[in-house]
Amino acid sequence: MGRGRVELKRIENKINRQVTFSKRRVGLLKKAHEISVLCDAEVALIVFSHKGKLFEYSTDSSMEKILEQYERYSYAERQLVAGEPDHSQINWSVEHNRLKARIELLQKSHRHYMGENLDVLSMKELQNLEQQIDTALKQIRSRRNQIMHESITDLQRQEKAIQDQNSLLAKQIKEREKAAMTQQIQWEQQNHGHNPSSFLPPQPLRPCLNMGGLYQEQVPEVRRNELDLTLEPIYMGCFPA
Amino acid sequence: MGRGRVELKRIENKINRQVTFSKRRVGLLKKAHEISVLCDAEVALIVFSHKGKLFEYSTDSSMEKILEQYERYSYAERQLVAGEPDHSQINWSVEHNRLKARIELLQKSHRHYMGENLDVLSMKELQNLEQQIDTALKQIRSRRNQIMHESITDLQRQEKAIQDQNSLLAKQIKEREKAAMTQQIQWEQQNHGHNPSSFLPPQPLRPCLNMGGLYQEQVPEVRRNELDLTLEPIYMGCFPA
DNA sequence: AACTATTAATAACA
DNA sequence: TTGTTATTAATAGTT
Repeated sequence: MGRGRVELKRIENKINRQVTFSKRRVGLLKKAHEISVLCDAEVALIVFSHKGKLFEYSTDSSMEKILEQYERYSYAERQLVAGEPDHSQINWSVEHNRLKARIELLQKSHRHYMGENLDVLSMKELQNLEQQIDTALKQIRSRRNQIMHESITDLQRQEKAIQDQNSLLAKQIKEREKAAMTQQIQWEQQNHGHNPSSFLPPQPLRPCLNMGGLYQEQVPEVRRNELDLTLEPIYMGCFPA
Repeated sequence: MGRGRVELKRIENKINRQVTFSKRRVGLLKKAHEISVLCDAEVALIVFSHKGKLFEYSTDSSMEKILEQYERYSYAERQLVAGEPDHSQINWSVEHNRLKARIELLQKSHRHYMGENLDVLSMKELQNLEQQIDTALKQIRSRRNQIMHESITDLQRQEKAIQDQNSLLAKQIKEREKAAMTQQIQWEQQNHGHNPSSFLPPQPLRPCLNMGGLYQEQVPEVRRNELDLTLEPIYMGCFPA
């Protein structure tokens, strides 16, 4: 709008650029204000001129609040400038104040997330917070369920492995028993007349299942899972793996 | 621009407001981009819709950088006021690192409260978090209810006041009517024989209630409450005060 | 800073 | 929501 269209590129003429900046800046702030009032929206607008001068507009709820709300939303990590080479050149005092202010902001926000200090919030802010927290809660519960399922699946896997192990051991023991029996019979046939009842088979022949013996090193150490359930050989019929 | 001018006040029609918001939002972002390119300025624009949805624009140097620049700018001002004692004696480097670590911690925690980055939490930590947030949510809802009740009580009080005012006005009008009537009769008795039907009582005798007239200064300005309900003279029978 | 000739934005309508 | 159109608002170039 204006005499002749304008292409969207940096205005090279310095004077022109400055004038256009002034005019459009006013227009922009005005429009920001208008949408804020007409549509009941919260607007924060920050403009730095080419030379670094600041111009700003914010809906009455104040810049601080809106920025805080913004931080709540897009929490893209604001890495605090990796690498501080020129320690001597930093204005420590300014930097320090900035960090302290930031911490204050975070703490304030945090308190709200803890349900504290709610008196300072408006109705709308409360509603936003509530919705935000509600969403978070859902995500947390979903994550917890996920972990539980994983743990249970894990337990079932372990149980299966142990049962297999048990069967294997039982089978091996039975075989040995049989072998021992055969040997015993051969023994008795060779030494007939001696008291057969005094005989006891050698060590590993008791028919009960023994997990702590020969094959222990094949059963991997039972990993403590997140649920911290002590591992009991109970079949958990729910939750399909 | 558009068919008919528009006055700068909240658009009450919800649909209309929504449509206008969409359109003007696009326009605003576009203009922000234009001034940014044409005039080589840094722009950060944050818009929250009425319902809390976020829209943003920022010059390519990124929102975070501009916000940081803004904070630096505005905290530089704050710094001129708050005098820090013994600047020279503080080990800035250590202090700085301490603050940075603290911020990182807060941010991490904050992310968890937003339901993000939950993978790093153990089961027990998750449960703690869940309980914490659940409590917070209850408090927030309680606070919200409180505000709503207060708002409603407020409205009822206002309504009562207005009704009282109305009764008073009605009474006063009736009295004047009576007085005027009496006077009229006296008139007629004095001027008997003249046409009585041509007489009309003076100004304030219309029997309808008039709130905007004589006693307006006694009706206090209707305070906009947090609920932003436009005050309608409807009796709200629920919620005992 | 003002002043227009133009273009751009947009309110109402579909 | 998206598109169209009649109007108003913004503004580029000029004074």
